[in-house]
This record gives sequence, structure tokens and C-alpha cells, in this order.
Amino acid sequence: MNKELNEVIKKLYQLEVNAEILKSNRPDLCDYQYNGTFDLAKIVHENPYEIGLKLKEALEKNIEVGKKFSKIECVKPGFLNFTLSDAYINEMLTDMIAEEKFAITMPKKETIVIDYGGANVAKPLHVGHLRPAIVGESIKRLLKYMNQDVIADVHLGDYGLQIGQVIYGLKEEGILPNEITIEKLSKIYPKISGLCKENDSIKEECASITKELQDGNAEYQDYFHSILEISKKDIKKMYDFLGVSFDLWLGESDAYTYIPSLTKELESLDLLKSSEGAKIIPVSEETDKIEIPPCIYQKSNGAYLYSTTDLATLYEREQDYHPNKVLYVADSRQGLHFTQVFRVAKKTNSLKNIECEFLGLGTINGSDGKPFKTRAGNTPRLEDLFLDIKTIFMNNEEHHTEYSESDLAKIINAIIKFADLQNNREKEYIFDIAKFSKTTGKTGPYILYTYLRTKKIIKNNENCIDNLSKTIYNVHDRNLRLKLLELNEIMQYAFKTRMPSVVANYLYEICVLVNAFYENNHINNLEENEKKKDWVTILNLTTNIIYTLLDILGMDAPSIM
RNA sequence: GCACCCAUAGCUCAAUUGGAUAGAGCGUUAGACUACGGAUCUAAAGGUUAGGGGUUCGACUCCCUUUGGGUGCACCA
Repeated sequence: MNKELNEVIKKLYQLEVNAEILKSNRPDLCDYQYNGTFDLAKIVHENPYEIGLKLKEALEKNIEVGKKFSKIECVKPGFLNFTLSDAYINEMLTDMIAEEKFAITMPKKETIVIDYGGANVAKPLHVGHLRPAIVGESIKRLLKYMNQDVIADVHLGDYGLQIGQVIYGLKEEGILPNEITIEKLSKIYPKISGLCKENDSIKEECASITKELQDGNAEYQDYFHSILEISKKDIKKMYDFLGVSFDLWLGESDAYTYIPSLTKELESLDLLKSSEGAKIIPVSEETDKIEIPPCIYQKSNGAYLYSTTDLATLYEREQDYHPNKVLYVADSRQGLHFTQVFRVAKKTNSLKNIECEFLGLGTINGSDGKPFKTRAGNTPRLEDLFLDIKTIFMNNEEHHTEYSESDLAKIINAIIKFADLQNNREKEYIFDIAKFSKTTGKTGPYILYTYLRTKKIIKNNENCIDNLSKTIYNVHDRNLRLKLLELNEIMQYAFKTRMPSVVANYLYEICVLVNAFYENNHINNLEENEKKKDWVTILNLTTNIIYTLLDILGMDAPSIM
């Protein structure tokens, strides 16, 4: 329709514009609307209402358009309102049923590396890791669904100062590499991390251990490999439970191999400068409002830093995968760091063509609205959190249904993920156990429940799935069908903005309409006529879409009983 | 100190990136089961979008300003 509209505008005003018909925000007036008459008015110096009337008239002359819309009208200041004909709605739905992936238009295929999770070796996963994992996983699935070649990398934080700190702590307590357990690790890190803040000589000792480890000290390497192995196992367990998976389990340490070549290139471009004994790369630009501090490449003691490994990792990715894009899903507080890294990359020859995107996540706050302090001590571990939610759920529901362990896991997973994913990822975020335990209203279970109850109808009436007729039977029916038509637009928007919340909220809206439909339109006791077939067919499309969107959000539905 | 982000119903969040009457959930109040999974549905109450200016046909959205919160700012990650 945009095409038709653009042609009409061209014919009437000799203008090339990118006119877009949008979903209506006044569903009481119309299904879709065009607001561009106001922009046109400025260009051609004509009353927007008059313009709207002319457009309407021109569109109505077109026979094809007449079939598609039951009503086109121009109102008040100049809104052009379209009401779809039932036949056209069903024609488009038929397309969605017939075409692969619901006839969604796919963007150009690119190779995209996505870096998320943010797990650090030697630190157990806590609530702070929940969001990057859930959001990152969903973005990965979204990109894959939109036909992208996606490579997910967990990019473990496995070679920084925290390793030096943990090794220091282990040695202090006389724990040998083969005696390390996850419990010991989770106690040692916060302890030494605290000590380092109070005692500079311990901090220096840890820094020098880190440096020696990076230089290949055999004893420290032994510790390192043992820590890595134990930690990875624990991290994997949590990610498995969340349905979060990675194609690559690389870490900072793997990027070290690439530092020499990277350094060589940086030197050949004369980018590395000496400053106070450290090697830095200036990245400030004239247009900056404030001076962006330089990227520190190598410490004065010779050790490498976060920025170095991120650059080396980018180098590694370029060598191995030639990505068009690399996406970083991390706490927005890391924004400056990534600005520096991306700017350095742009200055090089080998990395300058990679489009790097930083997808910032809002800070995770406690229920008091203040940032969640991981140092406060008793940070809830993810493992315990899952157990708590499970207990609360079982207590709520014990009188209803018996669940298998695997169905129960799916439900708990959906509770956690939907509570998170419905929020805009860029905004601050309140982590509240009560919120993560809800099972009524706008929650994961609501979505699952909607899916199951409609799926059950389809199961009872599978023989009724057929072609759609031209009829729509009532307002609940029509609302649902119109909502399904938004799928393409929603997916484009979610893809462009990398925002799973767009998908989550759309999914919820579908479910609300399905439930209204369900309450008002009883199918099982209908005669097997055209109406029944139409409804079962529509519900079948609906559940297929729900299932697909659930999967993009990283959720799965319990089995049908 | 400098810079950036945020402030929407009692609470937690939306608002298709400048569109028409700012929408959901929770909570509150009143209703609906001899029907497809009640984890549901139908209603009601609840708003000067933190305050004040401005830009224009039109502002939660853009600009300025005040207040309140958060974050970042050279060898942590």
C-alpha cells in the first residue's frame, strides 16, 4: 500500500517521498493511518486536510485499493484513515499461513558475532548476570530468525586482575590447584577483592601475579587452568538451566595469542603512545564535547588490560570469522570503554570495516531502587534464586496441576525471562524477587497458559484446519486477525533496534486478544461449518506465531495434556 | 568539578522514535464458571507525563532551565 500511496503523491505533487502508512493509534476510527499530509503541507503550501482529501480521492479511483479498504477517510486536521476490508485482511493472513516464516521480509544476510553473558571466571553467577544472559540470548535468537549468520561468544572474563586475586587467595590458604572447588572459589574472590581495596601492597601483589600469569609462569598457569575448568562447569550449568547457549566458549585468555600481531599493526600505524610509563592510544575527537580519555593498551608494569583483550578479541574474530558486525551486550556503565575500543578499531586497517554496536543494559537495581551492590555480601546466587521461585510457584499451584520436572523447569524459566524481557533493555531495572514470582497478569505463565489452552482446541479439531474464507465473524475475531498482521512490522522494528521487549510486548498483546476471543467464541461445540474451520485455522496460525515468538524470547511451552 | 542517562496512575512498566482521547500488569472496588486448561474474562476508580519556559498545525517525545535520582570520567573488569 505504501507503494500505491507514493505513486499517488508523485502523480499529484511531483514529489518523491517515502510515505508510510502506520498502524492506527485510534482503533476506534481506523485500522491504519497516514500522517504525512502535514509534512506535504509544508512542502506544497496547501492545507493538510485538502491534501488528505485529494489523496483519498485518487486512491479510491484505483480498483485494487477499493478492494483492500472498506473505508478511506480524511478527518479534521488532515489524518488519512484506512479501514481494511475483511477480504483483504484474510488475503494477507492466507499469505502468512502459506509463506515461510509468516511472510516476514528478511533483512540482508550478514555475519554477526554477538558477545554477551558477561560471566567472569571465579565469580559465581549472580543476579547481575541474569539480564545480559537473557537479553543477549534473545537478541541472538532474533537475529538468527531474521536469517543472519550469528556466532554467539560467551567471552569469559578469564584473564584479568581477578584471576591474580583468586590465585593469591588460594595460595594464602594453601589450596593446591587440584583441590579447588566452586565453593572455595566463591568465598575467596569477595574476600581478596575486599582486601585489595584496603591494602595496596596486596593489590600490587595480585597485579604482579596477574602479570606473571600472562607471561606464562607455570605454577600460576596450573592454577589458572584448574580455576577455568571448575568455573566453566558451574557457569555452564546455570546457562543450561536458562536455555542460554553459545557457539564459542572463548575468553580473554584466548585473545592473548593475537596481541603481538595487533601490537605490530598499531605500531606500524604509529598509534601507540607512551604516557607515564604506560602505552596508550589517544581516541579523542574534535567534535567531542568532553575529552574522551585515551585507551590504555599496556600498563606500566607491562600487563595488558580489558581494552587490550577486547581489541585482540576483535582481531581474533576478524581473523576467524570475518564478521560484518560485532554486537556487545553489556551493562551500560561500560559505554565509555566500548567507545574507546571502537574508536581504536576504526583507526586500524584490519578492524575498521567491522561495524561494532554496543547494546547497553540498564543498571540493575535492588527493590529500593538503588543499584544492586554486589559487594554488599549476600548477593543472591542464581541457583538459589531459581529454587526460591520454584518453591513459591509450587505453593501457589499445588491444588491445580501436577507438573513433570521438565515442564516445571520450562514454567520457571518463562517466569524469569518474561519478567525481564518485557522491559526496555536500556532502562534501569529493578530486581525484585516478588516480581519474579508472579504467575498472574502480564507474566510468562500467562503466555504459556494462553498457548496451551488454544493449542488444546487445535488438537481437538485438527481436521478443521483449512483455507480461510473471506468472512470475519465478530469484533474479537477481527481484533485478533488485525494484531497478527502486525507481525512483520514488529519484527522489523525489533531487529533494527535489537530490542526483545518489542517482541515480548507484542506477544503479550496477542495473548490478551486470544483470551478475549477464547472467552467469547466457543469452538468445540460448533458444527463443522465454515466458521469453525476459519476459527481453528486462525487459532492455528496464532499458536504458531506465539510459539515462534516464545522461542525468540528463549522460552518453551509445557507439553499439552 | 565536567559530561551523559533517567523522572509517566499507590507500585512496576508501555506509548510503533513528533500524531488524534497517554496504555498495561499488580494492588483496590464491583461482577462472570451446567462450555474448549479460572495461570482466565467483563467493568470501575486512579494522570497538570517532576516544576517552569520555548519550538509548531500537533510535544511524554525536540530545545532551554530548576529540582530530585543514577552513572561515567588514565593504567579494575
